[in-house]
Amino acid sequence: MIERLIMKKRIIIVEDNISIREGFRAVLETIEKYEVMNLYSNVEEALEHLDQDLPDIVLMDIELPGMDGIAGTTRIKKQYPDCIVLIITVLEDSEKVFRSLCAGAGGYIVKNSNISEIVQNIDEALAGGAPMSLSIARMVVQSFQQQQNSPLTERETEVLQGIAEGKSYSKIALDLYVSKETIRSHIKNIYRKLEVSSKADAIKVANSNKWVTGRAL
Amino acid sequence: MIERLIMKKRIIIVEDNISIREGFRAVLETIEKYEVMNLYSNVEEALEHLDQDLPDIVLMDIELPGMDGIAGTTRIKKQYPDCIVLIITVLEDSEKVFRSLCAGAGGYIVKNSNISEIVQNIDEALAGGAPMSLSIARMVVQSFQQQQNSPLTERETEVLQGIAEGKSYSKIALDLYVSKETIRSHIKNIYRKLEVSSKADAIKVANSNKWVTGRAL
DNA sequence: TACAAAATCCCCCAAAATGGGTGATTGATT
DNA sequence: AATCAATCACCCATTTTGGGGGATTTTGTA
Repeated sequence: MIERLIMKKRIIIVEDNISIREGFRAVLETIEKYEVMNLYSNVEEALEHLDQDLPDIVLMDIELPGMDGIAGTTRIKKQYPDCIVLIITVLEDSEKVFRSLCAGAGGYIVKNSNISEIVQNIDEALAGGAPMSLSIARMVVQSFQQQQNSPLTERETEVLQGIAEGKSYSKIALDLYVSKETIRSHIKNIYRKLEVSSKADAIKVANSNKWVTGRAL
Repeated sequence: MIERLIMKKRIIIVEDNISIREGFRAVLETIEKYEVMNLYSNVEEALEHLDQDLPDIVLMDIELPGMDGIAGTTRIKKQYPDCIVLIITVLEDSEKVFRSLCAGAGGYIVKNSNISEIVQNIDEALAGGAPMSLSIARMVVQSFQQQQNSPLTERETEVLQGIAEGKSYSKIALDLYVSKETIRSHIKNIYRKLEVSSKADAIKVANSNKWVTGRAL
């Protein structure tokens, strides 16, 4: 029989809890297509050995002593954009989920998964998918809704949206078919309502309250 | 035995395909806790009868003659923010999914679902969930990643990010601990690389290519 | 119908920001 | 040696911005 020449997928694990860390290692070592390169208890150590480990997959805990998993994900993706970082997690904190996805996390693995789930998740990630529980996906999706309660009128929101897109008063006026002075008038009201006195501050307030769509579509 | 006083959930369906429309109706009418108020083949008609129908749930097709389901969702959510709009869909177009979620869609129902799936999805939505297939959830999540291939350097990206947040050159300079002239210099390079000559255009280009994080975090 | 809120427009003014030039220096990386 | 990235400087004209004062019309609702 011919030996199959498969390239094993290189994996490292960054997790401070020794039982979870060793648990994952034990599981992954039973799978022949995976090779666990190294285990680390913090991000700093893992970063130092990145160029030796050259991982295809990083299993990363989110809460770690020192640099946390989100910052770690950012660093790793900066050095090796093709490396897939999967976050190991127990409970989901909406804000952390959101930020880790922005940092470039490729998916989520639940800490108490069984072997087949873990393998399935990793394979899915390697195939270009974004493994995660439905509850996490929902969390992300819901971050798109739930704006509401804006003190601004519809028109004012339109104007502020223009500001958030970097347009000048004149440009906004053109786009909304009104005079530049009208825009100025709206801006004054917006500043008064939001208690700010500059574009940047207005954007910050409106953005954090989701009164404008962050992403330009 | 005492009659249970349950408030039936009021549902309307907006779908131009008559067999799908009637199919959904047939399914939903077998469930006692639902009441199908009306069926419409376009958004315009549905909007006209909103204040009579007062739906708790709207099942909305995304491709419709006249106003499409996304614009329809926006209108309905504007009038009745608590009304839950579920998109009925066959195949998923990443852009449409994204836009309908931004419009306030509460979830997705696959057109060829069976009864129990449909009921489950609607109940989930009513319970505050965001029902959708894993593939759609992934699509949304992936919209957070896949930036890459930016012609801008790291520093230039930082500067552009500042611009996208509405900061002035001076403010960006302060935040990055460099001179205002340095920022100006970076801006000039950014404009040259992106072939633009204004803040608004630079933001637009960078945003559509996801070279900056749209949402301020 | 009468009132309030929203949307529209106008003028003045001074300070700040912007965009386009044309440079220069330093430190990496190749 | 050559290139690129990042840093800083000075000139200039134009535009933008923010704050002040108003005014008018439309709209929704009490």
